[in-house]
Amino acid sequence: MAERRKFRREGEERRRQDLIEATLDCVAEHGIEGATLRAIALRAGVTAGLIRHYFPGKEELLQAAYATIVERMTQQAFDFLDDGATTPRLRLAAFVAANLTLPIADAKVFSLWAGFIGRAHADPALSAVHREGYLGFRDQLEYLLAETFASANRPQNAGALRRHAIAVNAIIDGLWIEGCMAGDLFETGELAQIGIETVGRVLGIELEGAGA
Amino acid sequence: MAERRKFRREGEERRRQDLIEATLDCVAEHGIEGATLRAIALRAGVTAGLIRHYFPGKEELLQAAYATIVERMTQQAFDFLDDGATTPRLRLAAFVAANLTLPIADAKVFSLWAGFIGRAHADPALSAVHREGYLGFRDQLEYLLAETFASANRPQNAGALRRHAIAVNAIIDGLWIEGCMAGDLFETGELAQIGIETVGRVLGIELEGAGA
DNA sequence: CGGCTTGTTATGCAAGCGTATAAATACGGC
DNA sequence: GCCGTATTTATACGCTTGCATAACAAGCCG
Repeated sequence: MAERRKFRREGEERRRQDLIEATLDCVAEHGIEGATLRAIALRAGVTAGLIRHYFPGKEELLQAAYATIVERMTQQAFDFLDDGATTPRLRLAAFVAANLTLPIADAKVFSLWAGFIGRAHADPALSAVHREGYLGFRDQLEYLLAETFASANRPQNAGALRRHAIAVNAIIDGLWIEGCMAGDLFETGELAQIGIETVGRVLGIELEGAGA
Repeated sequence: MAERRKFRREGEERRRQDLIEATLDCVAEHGIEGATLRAIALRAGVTAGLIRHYFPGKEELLQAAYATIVERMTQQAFDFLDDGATTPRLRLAAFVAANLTLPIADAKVFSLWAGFIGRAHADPALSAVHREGYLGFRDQLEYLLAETFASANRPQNAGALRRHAIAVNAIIDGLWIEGCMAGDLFETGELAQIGIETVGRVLGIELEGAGA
């Protein structure tokens, strides 16, 4: 009667990552309130008590999960920039487009973002994670813009560059949200095209053509 | 001993509104998970059981609260447009600025928005409320843009107008989020100025000067 | 191959949740 | 002034949650 469940011992890092991944799945599917310790454990294939062996409490697990998704989003947005050494304006155009198409502009990713953002106001630790991600994103974007302006022989001073980064970041974020929340209202690739066109106009640099 | 609490009977509409307002306060302060029936009732100055007398369940109360805040935000954004019969481009500039300053660009309002957005994915009713608000906002914005283009002798066809509305909506939303989440990173009025400047460039219409 | 460590399961607990229901009281109509 | 009604309070129930702890076994070390 009541046979005890068989199990395997996993490496510490592996288990932690599995638990984080299970947490992200739960948040994405049923919102942050669907991410109970029992649901997370079930999805990770362990029992709930084990979580306390790897994280001091639920809060720390959520923070780790949020940090993971923030880093992943920033990573996905930028890592392809190293692909081809094309011109800065093509790289910028590709960057904008990448942020407005899969896998970044995805309902599941947005669900994660929204779930955590809602909690960030009540949890300073989550808020700090968000700010770090935001500033990191904007810094890298600023560098990308500096390259583009330089290639167009229109170097900008620090203040102008910062304001441009703020504006372009807003365009990307805003379109990203529109696409995630109401993707069915737009044709495939429409938001990416609008994004490239809009950013181009804001910078005064044509991004759409092949452009050297 | 154990005196029963005194109370006053309020009109139905008044009580419903009080409960909704208390719900919004709770969500704004401690996130949507802080909006328990007991906390809401405490803030509204009643006992928890009463809520069930005015709403079938907690879900319906949350939906009513979300509908209220969505309508309020849209209202605040547009009602001042009737103030002075100035030129369309001044009206547009004022509209952009209004969305990026108090009381719309406010941490509490954002906290509400974020709290509900996080739940919208799991609750189709909330999702519908959001979409209605979004489309309403965009429609009114589109009308504002049409006026502005007309006054500049550059009428746009329906498709171009729609794309412009999508882009401008994204700029406003994106800057709004930046301001709400990291307001301390910007000077007073800086985001409004960036917004006006950016929208002007996207439309190809100068919005900053007095401009007829 | 037997013991030790510790990753893992199993069980329990107190608190808080949304909901249901009965008792009480405020207040308008007579 | 009193009665009837329905708003409001009070209490309880069943469930779920995060957390604590004890029992157990997997796998390494000798």
